[in-house]
Amino acid sequence: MNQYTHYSKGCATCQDKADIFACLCQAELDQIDETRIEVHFKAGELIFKQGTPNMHFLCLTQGKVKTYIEGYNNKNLILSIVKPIEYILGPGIYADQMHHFSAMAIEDSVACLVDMQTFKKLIRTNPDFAEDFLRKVSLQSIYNYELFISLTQKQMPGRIADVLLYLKDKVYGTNPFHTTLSRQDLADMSGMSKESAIRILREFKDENIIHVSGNDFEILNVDHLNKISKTG
Amino acid sequence: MNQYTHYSKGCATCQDKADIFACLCQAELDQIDETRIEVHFKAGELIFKQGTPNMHFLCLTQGKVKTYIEGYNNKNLILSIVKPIEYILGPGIYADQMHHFSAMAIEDSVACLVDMQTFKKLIRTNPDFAEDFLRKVSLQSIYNYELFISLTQKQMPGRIADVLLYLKDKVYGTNPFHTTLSRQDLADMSGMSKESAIRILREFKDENIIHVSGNDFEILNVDHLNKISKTG
DNA sequence: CAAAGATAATGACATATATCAATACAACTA
DNA sequence: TAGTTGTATTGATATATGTCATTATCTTTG
Repeated sequence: MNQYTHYSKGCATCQDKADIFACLCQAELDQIDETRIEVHFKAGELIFKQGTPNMHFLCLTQGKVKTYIEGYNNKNLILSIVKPIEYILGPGIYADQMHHFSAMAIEDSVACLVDMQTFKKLIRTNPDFAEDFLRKVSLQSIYNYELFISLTQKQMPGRIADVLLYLKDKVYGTNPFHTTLSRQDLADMSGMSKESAIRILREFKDENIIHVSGNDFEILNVDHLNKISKTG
Repeated sequence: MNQYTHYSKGCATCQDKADIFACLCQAELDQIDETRIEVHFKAGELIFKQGTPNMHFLCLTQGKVKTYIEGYNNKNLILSIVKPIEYILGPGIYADQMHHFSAMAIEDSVACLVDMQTFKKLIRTNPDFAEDFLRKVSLQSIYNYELFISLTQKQMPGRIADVLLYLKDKVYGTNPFHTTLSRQDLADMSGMSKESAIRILREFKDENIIHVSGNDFEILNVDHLNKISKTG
């Protein structure tokens, strides 16, 4: 046990484990436990970086994490905001063993790292686990298609509307919500410059669709925002 | 055997089966064979439509197929051009049993349809098959990330360059290549209007980067096109 | 508390891209 | 062959969006 490791409890009794592990028996959970490392990240810390070897399955138990592709000209595209209890597993695991996006804590966070070999072994030996995993991968893929359409076929107001609704529904789950995402992050989620993102937010504010004060957001007119999302 | 069905041969001896089936034994291939249907599509025919139930694994043995998301305002986004011998399997199979994109033959095509239950059963019973499938899904996912960056962070010349290189390297595999894709299709692959796509093609032509005559394309300066792809 | 540094907001301007309208061209069809 | 239809091309114009410069606001730190 080193400074980075914190064996709070075993996987079998853990209340914070990802739902994908529900189908695992005691012995299987023990296997995971053996190679498991619990790590604490401070807000702003890089968890893993695009282009580096991908050796672990990561399960987030506390905090929030942004995953993003590092593109050209120092521009990032945020793919998702991960919250507890969800996991992060890139496609590299079954391809080139590399990370194809980066992950950064946007709040103080705690994550369990599980050795990739253990994970892969369970996929091979437990069909329920494999199927659950495929289900997760598929849902992620479906979400990506929605993201494609939002980013490529909607104009800026529609894209910002999508981001606000995503934060409300999928990330924070409350209507007045506080976020630690910067304006630049909001821009990186909607594929535009931060100036443009700010401008659209101001327009929504002027039209009383949202209320914004610093990083506190409240969606005042959800129907209108939904409409803007639909009409692009 | 009806008019749509053409039992040319069994899966076990088939030379045109997707590489993912390589790990299956005779008995497993026979299972697939039992529910297998071979269908011929004419160019322009819809193979399946977004929003309809997804009941089959589809393996393309002849021809070419475009898969595309139907977005807003009758705008489509082409995700990929599928050639033999590759398969098409949407994420709906492990989620909501629905198609999340449409598929249309762009050449006269032949496909084998395999019942989804049979497919899922093999995923559960043969770990090699499951792992191979996960590998394929992962590669697809990695490609999608590249597409994200191309579509959201590159300007029109960069996006058209990506499309031309994709057609040359991944679809036709030859340098002077003939395509059955319309200008509208090229636009739908690069997320722009067809007028814009045509204009960029003309610019490339004027700069002697490519030669275009109707639907015959030749990339004269691959390096330059790669550079345009990189610099956005 | 003041200074410094980061982030946010705003305005003026440049430019990338879409839209619209007109024409050209090719491929069918009567 | 003429006519008809769909696709491709081009030009003029409108608009969405990015860039740059400036100021404002907040946060950290000495």
